[in-house]
Amino acid sequence: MEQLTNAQNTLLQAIERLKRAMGMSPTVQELAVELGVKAPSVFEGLKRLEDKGYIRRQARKARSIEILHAQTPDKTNLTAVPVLGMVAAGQPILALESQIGQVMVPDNVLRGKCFALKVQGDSMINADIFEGDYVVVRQQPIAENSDIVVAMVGEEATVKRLSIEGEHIELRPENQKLKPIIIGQQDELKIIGKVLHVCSGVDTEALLDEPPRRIIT
Amino acid sequence: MEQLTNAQNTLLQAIERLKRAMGMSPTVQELAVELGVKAPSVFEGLKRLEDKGYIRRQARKARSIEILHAQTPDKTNLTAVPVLGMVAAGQPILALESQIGQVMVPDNVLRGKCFALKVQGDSMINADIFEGDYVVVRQQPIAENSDIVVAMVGEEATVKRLSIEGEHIELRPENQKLKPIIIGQQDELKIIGKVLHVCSGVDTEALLDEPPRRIIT
DNA sequence: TCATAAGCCTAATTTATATTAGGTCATTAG
DNA sequence: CTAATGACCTAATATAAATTAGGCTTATGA
Repeated sequence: MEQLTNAQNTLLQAIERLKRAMGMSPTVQELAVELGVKAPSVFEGLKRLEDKGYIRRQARKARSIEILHAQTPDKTNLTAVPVLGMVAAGQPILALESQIGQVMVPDNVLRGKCFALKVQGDSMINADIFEGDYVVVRQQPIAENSDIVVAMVGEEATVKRLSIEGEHIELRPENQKLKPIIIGQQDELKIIGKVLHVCSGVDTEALLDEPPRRIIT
Repeated sequence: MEQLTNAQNTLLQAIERLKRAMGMSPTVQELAVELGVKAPSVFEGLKRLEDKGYIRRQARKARSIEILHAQTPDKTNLTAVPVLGMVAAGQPILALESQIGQVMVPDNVLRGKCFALKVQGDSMINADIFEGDYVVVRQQPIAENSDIVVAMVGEEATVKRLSIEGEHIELRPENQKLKPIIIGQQDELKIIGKVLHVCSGVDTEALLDEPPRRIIT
């Protein structure tokens, strides 16, 4: 894989950053603003990144940048964790499927039996959990005050911060715009697990493109 | 949450479908093509979905649809496959018992007579097969070069990748730390089946079936 | 029955986004 | 030294995408 120049590397990282922050690929102009240059310069840079095989895009299509080889690989030992579905950080949803992909997670954060869920919605932005990120969850039925948990209230699941003050229990979003869920005595609260780690939604994209299954020829 | 009309529901599902298929939010025109209507009709529909709080978007921005309240909780048809025992991905072992459990597998990966085995050992980590996972195996006596197979060499069984180069046959672990098994002329190699699919060892059903519990601080 | 809303259309317009053309400057390999 | 390349620019253009305007049909509740 061909070496990147400094500017190209900066560009690639900016793509990753914006993509993560916005939940979608940035436009050429958005990148230009981000980098403090003009759009055609970004455009040139994109062509070079594409030539070198780091990204792919569809000509003339808005927001069509796909990252093929993410920069910034982690240095610690990585372990694969299966991605088992989606969970909402906004409206309650939990969709468990069989394994839909995997994320690589530094060994040192893993404890017990872990799996990952892809996050939808924006209720945890203050905890740096963004749309498209993956939360790595340790499967456990109990949790402590101020843990970030995946929990079900009745039939609905969500990612929230758990708040316990005596008998008063709340699930709080980390986003001022949204309201906490207050758990009454009769509400059924089930903790599915505790969030141990968050993976950026960008750098694992390549992995997800290859489904973890092998079919007979 | 307000009820959706038929057309609105169709639209919302189309958004989800395209989003998944393309890895990005669709444009109004792409949705129009998908649904066989014209762009302004889609545009109207989007306004209604937004009013009802199902999606959010940024005015005049391409591909800015965000789904707030997903409709279709992804559902491929799942079929139960019996788990018949354990197999080692490291040292050779094969313990066939009667059915010890079952795993749910997407229909579309199944071919022929299938069963599942629980994996021990770590020799296939490069192929995303981990300790505790289940391999779904199609029972068949032959296999092709580069298939992942469950095979017996003499009395010992294992999961490995099959490599055939002319007369030279090897069973290769997908883990640099371990060595291939080379099959000599006089060794008895029996292919038990080919691995079609891998299921994560985390039991997704159990996650949801556990009774609710109160929290320990 | 009449008003209203959903759902669709065509045609046109506006805005966003991508792309081209043609240049400057600095760095670097030959 | 010179040619090539990368990294930037301005100005303009081309295309994609979103949006508006105005109208047609059908179903439905008042």
